Amino acid sequence: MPPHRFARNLRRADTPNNNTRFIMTVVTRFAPSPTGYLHIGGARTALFNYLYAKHSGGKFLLRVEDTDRARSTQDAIDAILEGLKWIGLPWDGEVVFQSARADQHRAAVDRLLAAGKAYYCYCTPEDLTAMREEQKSKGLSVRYDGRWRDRDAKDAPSGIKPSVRFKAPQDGETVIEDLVQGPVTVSNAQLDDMVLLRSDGTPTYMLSVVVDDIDMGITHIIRGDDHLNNAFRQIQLVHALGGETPAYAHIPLIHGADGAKMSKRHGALGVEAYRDMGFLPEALRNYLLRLGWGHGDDEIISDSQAIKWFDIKDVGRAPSRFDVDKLTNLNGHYIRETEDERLIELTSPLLENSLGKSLGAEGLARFSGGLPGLKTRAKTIKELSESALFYVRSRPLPMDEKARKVLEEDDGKIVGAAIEALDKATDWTAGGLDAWARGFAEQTGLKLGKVAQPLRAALCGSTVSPSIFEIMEVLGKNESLARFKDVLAA
RNA sequence: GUCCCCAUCGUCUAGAGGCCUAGGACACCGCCCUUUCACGGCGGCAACCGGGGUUCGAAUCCCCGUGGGGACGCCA
Repeated sequence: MPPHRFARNLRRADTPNNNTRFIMTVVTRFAPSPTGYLHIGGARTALFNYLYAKHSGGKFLLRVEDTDRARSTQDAIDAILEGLKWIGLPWDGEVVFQSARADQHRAAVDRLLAAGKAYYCYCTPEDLTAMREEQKSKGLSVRYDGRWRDRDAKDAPSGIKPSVRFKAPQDGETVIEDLVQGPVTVSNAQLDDMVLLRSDGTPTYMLSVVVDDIDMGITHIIRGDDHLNNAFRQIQLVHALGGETPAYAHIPLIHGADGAKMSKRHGALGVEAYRDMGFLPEALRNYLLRLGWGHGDDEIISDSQAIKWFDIKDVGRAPSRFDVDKLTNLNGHYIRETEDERLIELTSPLLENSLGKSLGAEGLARFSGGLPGLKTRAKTIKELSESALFYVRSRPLPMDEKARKVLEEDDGKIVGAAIEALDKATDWTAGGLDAWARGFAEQTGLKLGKVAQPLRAALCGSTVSPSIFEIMEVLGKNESLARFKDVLAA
């Protein structure tokens, strides 16, 4: 790869001491393979890439690694793109599809072949399986033994389509100066000759990443540390292709609550699953950011603070466990911070879904009127919608177990008295109703709680709710009294 | 099996040799506020994996052990 290729990543900059020199513009990328949705670990990798690029005034690119046509699907591609949009990580420029770059990948192999840095391997899958079996049985490490590395082309068996393998250096060692893991050294004897081109002529992942990263001018490769081992081979390939070695940052994987590798069972769901559970994208971003990274005692971190503070070298080396409770807590915080209009927009569809019909003007008015009292109590959008249901439900309301019990005990006494007294009420405001209830409690010698609970049950079919006076104000006199009467009639 | 990585409260983390009697957050438990439930406030429980070094001094540096994790495909 000619050096001028990197020229676009250079810009002039004045250093503080006024020396003009060239500095590199950071270019990161997120490179998911579209074999499923954008899972939570991938989302964090994307977040870190995004943050680091923005922190450095650079670019964050997106490349879809769809070289495995058999497993890549359009649905998965859509899910990943949608997921990134939803969680709020916009990429720069056009999406690069790896499958569209097969010609460049093959051209790179041609150059390698011409330079004697790659060779044809005529092993069949059966040969390789047999080789591995044998190595395993002898207790040797399992790797390609290089049997076609130095063989003459005229030894090639006829009728077998060869794959192309990389002629990796066999002596010495390869070192990665990893931004997260520190210097990591591996003996080249540990690394075997990887396949570059499959026997059907299609490029492998190992080849494609390296060629694409070079061509896309990627300066920083930030990815899960399950790729750390690959990085050694990739570095060798970069060298063989004459590319500039990028900086690597291998971030630890996220584990499930039980410490084992993340699986679907414990949270490795697609981000859309979290959306459906009622999480806000900013809560997820904040939570994911704090997994493996911290900034002093800060917990609530805005996007601009994240960009200002985030540095890849501050990412920890230990894997962290996914904790839904903390995510939920953070989500509750962000719900309280969210302006009502957005909450209404997010919650109305859920409400209409449980209602089986449109909210209507009245439903909407009640919902938004009750929202201030509702939003401090909900930790997810789903909870918010559940807690708001009683506002918009049509009478008579279903009663839950506890509400039924409270009303049974009351036996219509307090509810009846409320109907009688409130029918004449002229001040139908939370304050006025509160005053009435206090007066009523004093008269009857009952505790305010005793008075409030049956009314609450009648009003919302539950023993848990926001202030009943607030509820009555939002519901209005007619609806409130009607709900009381429903209870007596039942 | 081989190679690589990691190790502070249950969990996420702060901590770059003396500021550590180890800080914050979530969860949990009390108390306060209060018509219920939340929110909020105050308080509590709770950790440097073990063993050796280095040093006047180690959670911080080194070694060993142990325990976790990851990688060893013509998958990505």
